[in-house]
Amino acid sequence: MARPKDQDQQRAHVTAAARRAIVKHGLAHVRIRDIADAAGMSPGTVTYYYRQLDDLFQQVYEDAADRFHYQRAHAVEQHVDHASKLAAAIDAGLPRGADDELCCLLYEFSPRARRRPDHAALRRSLYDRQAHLYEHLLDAGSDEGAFTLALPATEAARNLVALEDAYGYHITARTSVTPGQARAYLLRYASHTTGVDLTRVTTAQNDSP
Amino acid sequence: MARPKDQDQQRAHVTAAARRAIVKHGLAHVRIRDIADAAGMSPGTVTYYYRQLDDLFQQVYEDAADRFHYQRAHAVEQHVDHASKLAAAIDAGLPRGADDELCCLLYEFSPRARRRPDHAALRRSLYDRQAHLYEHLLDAGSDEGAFTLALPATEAARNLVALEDAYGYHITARTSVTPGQARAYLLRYASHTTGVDLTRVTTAQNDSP
Amino acid sequence: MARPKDQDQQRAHVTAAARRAIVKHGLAHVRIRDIADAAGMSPGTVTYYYRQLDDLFQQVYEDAADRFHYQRAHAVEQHVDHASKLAAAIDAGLPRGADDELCCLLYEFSPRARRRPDHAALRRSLYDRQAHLYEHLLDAGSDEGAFTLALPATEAARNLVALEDAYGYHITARTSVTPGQARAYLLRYASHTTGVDLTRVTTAQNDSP
Amino acid sequence: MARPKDQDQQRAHVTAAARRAIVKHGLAHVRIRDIADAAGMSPGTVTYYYRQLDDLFQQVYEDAADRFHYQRAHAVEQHVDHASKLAAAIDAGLPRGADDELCCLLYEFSPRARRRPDHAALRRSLYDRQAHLYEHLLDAGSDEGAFTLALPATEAARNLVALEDAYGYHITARTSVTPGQARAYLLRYASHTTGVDLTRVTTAQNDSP
DNA sequence: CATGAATGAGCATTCATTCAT
DNA sequence: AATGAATGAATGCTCATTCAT
Repeated sequence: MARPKDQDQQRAHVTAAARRAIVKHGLAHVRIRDIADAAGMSPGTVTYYYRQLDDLFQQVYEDAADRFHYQRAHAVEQHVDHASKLAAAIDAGLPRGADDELCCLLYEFSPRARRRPDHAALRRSLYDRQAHLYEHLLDAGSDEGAFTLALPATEAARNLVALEDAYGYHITARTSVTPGQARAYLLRYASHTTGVDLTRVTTAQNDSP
Repeated sequence: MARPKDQDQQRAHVTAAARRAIVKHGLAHVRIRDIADAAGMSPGTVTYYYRQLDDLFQQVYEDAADRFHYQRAHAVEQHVDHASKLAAAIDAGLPRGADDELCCLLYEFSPRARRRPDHAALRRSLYDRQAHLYEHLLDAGSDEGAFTLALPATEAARNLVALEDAYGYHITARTSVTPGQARAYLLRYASHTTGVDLTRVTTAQNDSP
Repeated sequence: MARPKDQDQQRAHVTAAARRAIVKHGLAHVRIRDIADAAGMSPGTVTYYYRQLDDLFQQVYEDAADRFHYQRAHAVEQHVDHASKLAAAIDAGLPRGADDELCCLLYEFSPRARRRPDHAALRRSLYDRQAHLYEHLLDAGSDEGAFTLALPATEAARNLVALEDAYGYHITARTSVTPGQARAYLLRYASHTTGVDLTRVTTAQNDSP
Repeated sequence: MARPKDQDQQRAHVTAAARRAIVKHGLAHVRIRDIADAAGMSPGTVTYYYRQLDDLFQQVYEDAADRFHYQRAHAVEQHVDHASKLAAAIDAGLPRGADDELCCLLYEFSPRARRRPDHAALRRSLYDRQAHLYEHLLDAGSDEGAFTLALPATEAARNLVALEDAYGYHITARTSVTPGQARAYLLRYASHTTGVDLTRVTTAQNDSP
């Protein structure tokens, strides 16, 4: 039990537990005890790895933002044609369902940005990365003649991110919008933007027929 | 002896103070003391009017959602032609700036919906009211030949709400998007939707020539 | 029980309890719970009156230093002739026994001065007041011909304070010196200083025959 | 396998580190981590050598008291004439300055004696050794006609120790008394005691002309 | 021999809530 | 109606101590 494991591994174990605990209890109410329970540790061990609870939260957010972005970039890379890439980006940007851990997590942190400039910087970084991803896809498709852009790539990209942020929230909050609707709305907007009917593009993980 | 009018007035005074206190300290960290300070009362008096702190928060959210919606409906009514109405709706839907009290307040409550079904219902109600407002404007404009809709009114309306929710968040969080950009993106999307160039519509509070 | 008493009175009640608790458990080990127990309060009430435990300690020390000084000045005033005043000063400066609350208290705080400049200032103030008390007694006796000083009043006064500080410590620490010995040593030193045999002066609280 | 010499050396290394750490942080606040840092060890290693923290403190105090006494006895031995010995004893009894490690250390422990009989015994032992040192010096000087004692050697010796304890405290606490003043007061008192003007005796470390 | 990972008891502090006035 | 004194539960954090390696 007390076998000295790799410090980094243990810290990663704690952040993973914190992720689950925050999604379960909410960032505003999660206690060290909840994280310890999720990690199968004693509360003392959690503070042993993260002296200040807030440092842990910060780490969790950074990790989540990175994971969200790279997971999405990875999903895009699985495809070769421009339309499929774009559709894959949309699919990877929306929560899989109301319990999508990463998305729920990001929404839990959303009120922090207004009061904490350092958090606002992280949030902006995530937004910019998402927007650039779309922008590159649009530009690439346009350059190669696959897309005919109805509006500047930057603006379209930002709108796509905004739409998925907003619809993603409603999916995790279980309010009005279903994942299917959200996906349809986004694909339709992307279709308008690119001049290509993306609603017919396969939703599968890859392009294989 | 008990004058219900005073009671109501005092309760309204408390919710107004709570609004300010939540925006200032954040919903996750605001204390009864903060609300009492904002109201110029003692903490005991706050609990005297709202036995359970959570009842107060619920009330604050309901009020805020109502105010947001009616303020917007009112802004729309100041105009007569369809394009101006639509532009006014967009203007009234975006935060005036990073410190827009009502908008900040609504974003503070956003993580609650996922965990509290009663709150999710309120959030859904707000979303639906906003969407219907846009939908009615689009339908009315379409019916009277002012607009030529590029997509179904319901879908366009939902997209407009989504865009303003997302861009509104970035404005209050002081991340990437400025109020001017957000407004431009929304007007451009609305223009595409309606076939009318809304970017030239006056931004003034009313239509008076 | 919840009768709202005078705030100042309650704070004084807390400091009195803290005094007892510190003497009983030691400044280094006393807990809020100990103070609350001594005061017949809940721990929450102690922190209600003193937000920071350290503020309470500071207050306790200031009070103790003041009490020590004024109690002594008062004892001196009960006498009229110079020799009796001096003897009374000595008597009031030494602990009554190993459990003398005020003296024990002052010794508990002694290590603080080295690390806390603000505490050092208080300690210096106490020392100076004690030295001045002796100095005035010596000067007054000398001026009126009652004493023939063997050394400058300032130096003699400081030595008297030093002797009583050191012997007082040994009395409270129950080490080598008894109250009787300490008193005898101090009176003998004062006799040498003044040229008057103070060992024969009554030890009674006042001069009444 | 177990080399007791290394053990002893390491334990001495720990006590030396503890000495520094206690002076730096105060006995009431020093943590094992502080001692480990001062020793260049891990906290676990400190407890490896001293299973109970309190045993370490006890050891530190005993060492400090012994060092203080022997250092002083050694200083006295460097001199041959009685007056110089006495002056050397006084010099070695006062802190060199506000940061004199050994003296600071002894004052840090002073509140412990009242609550711990075992510590009181150590404190008494130190006091007695100091007093006997002075007493022997006075008696020897008196026996050989160098001193003419104004009061019994025992009493004078105790007063000298008391004065240096008290003034030493004020020096380390940086309150009212400077090292120079303290030295002058003690030498003047010793002069009165012995009938010899010690203020003219060299302050040098030894008698060499 | 030495380490540092892991623990859990201990504690100050915060704060919603109660209630006598 | 309104207050603020008093409480005690909740909780983050500290830190001595244990122990596997």
